[in-house]
Amino acid sequence: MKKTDKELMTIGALAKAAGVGVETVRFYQRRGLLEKPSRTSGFRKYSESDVRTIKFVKRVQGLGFSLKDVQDLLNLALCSRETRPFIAKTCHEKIDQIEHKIADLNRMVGMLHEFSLTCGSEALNDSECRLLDCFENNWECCEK
Amino acid sequence: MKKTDKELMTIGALAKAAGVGVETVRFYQRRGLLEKPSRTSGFRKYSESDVRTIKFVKRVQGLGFSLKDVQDLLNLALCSRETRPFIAKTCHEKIDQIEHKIADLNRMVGMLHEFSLTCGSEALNDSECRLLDCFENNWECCEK
DNA sequence: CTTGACTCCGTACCAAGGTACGGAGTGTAT
DNA sequence: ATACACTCCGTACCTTGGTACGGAGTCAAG
Repeated sequence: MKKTDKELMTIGALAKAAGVGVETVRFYQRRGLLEKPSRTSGFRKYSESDVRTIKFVKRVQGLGFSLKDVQDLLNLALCSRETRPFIAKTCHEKIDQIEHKIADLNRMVGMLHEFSLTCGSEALNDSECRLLDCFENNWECCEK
Repeated sequence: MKKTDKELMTIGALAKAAGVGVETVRFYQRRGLLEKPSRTSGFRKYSESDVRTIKFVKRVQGLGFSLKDVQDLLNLALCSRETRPFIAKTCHEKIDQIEHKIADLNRMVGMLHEFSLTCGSEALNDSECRLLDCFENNWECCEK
């Protein structure tokens, strides 16, 4: 494999570098998550920044966001004087969304902690301790 | 509708109370998330605890867990002397998993904050500010 | 004792997010 | 110059988590 063209790589190399399959890269391109790459005689050519993009997608997705959400985030790309207000809005919406999720997850952890304590207590002999009861106590309060 | 049998309800009432569709209830039963209900002449009969279970499922799912994960949690139900070690283990695994996710989400929020600050700065005139660069700076360090 | 709302069941379908297939072209190492 | 790995493209298929369909049975009120 030659290494001309400022370190551009083929789709296979990109996929490997980013830890996904070749088909996934093509799929992301179709979905518009990855912009159309330059081509040398038909073959797609990618750079390091594409690796970063894919890793970003995977990461955000792993946090429970859809590809649509990821796209929103990626569209925060350019920030000029005109687009700034819109970007700030989107940005703060996402922050709220995420903070909400964090709060929920923290309650979840609290619940599991309490559950494992109650369950682990020696005082408790073969009695039942339903996780759902802990859920009731810790969570019902924050129902939206 | 009669209200005998200790306030047992039909599938429709359950679905409504839990805020899901009737078909979803049947689906959860097939998946084993909801235990098989008693029946009066063919019709499923549910109690309040089934409402709680479904709400729990929806909640946990909303935090980005799969139905399989939810099932793990529901299986933490009974805690007797024999099953305690296994339960404690599962419990702490879930806690780790969730705390990991929380850490990631916090990084995400930090990133968005920084991004919106950089972008909002008056010093920055129509210059580019890529979210992915913020991602690079804030996140790469914690790559697993 | 009929009517309308509800339930039964299996099966089919849906959307998201990929994953695989297959026949043709390319590129490079020997 | 031939082999072999890699790429191209469209299309088909897969899993998860539901939704919808449709013909038959049931319940409770008028």
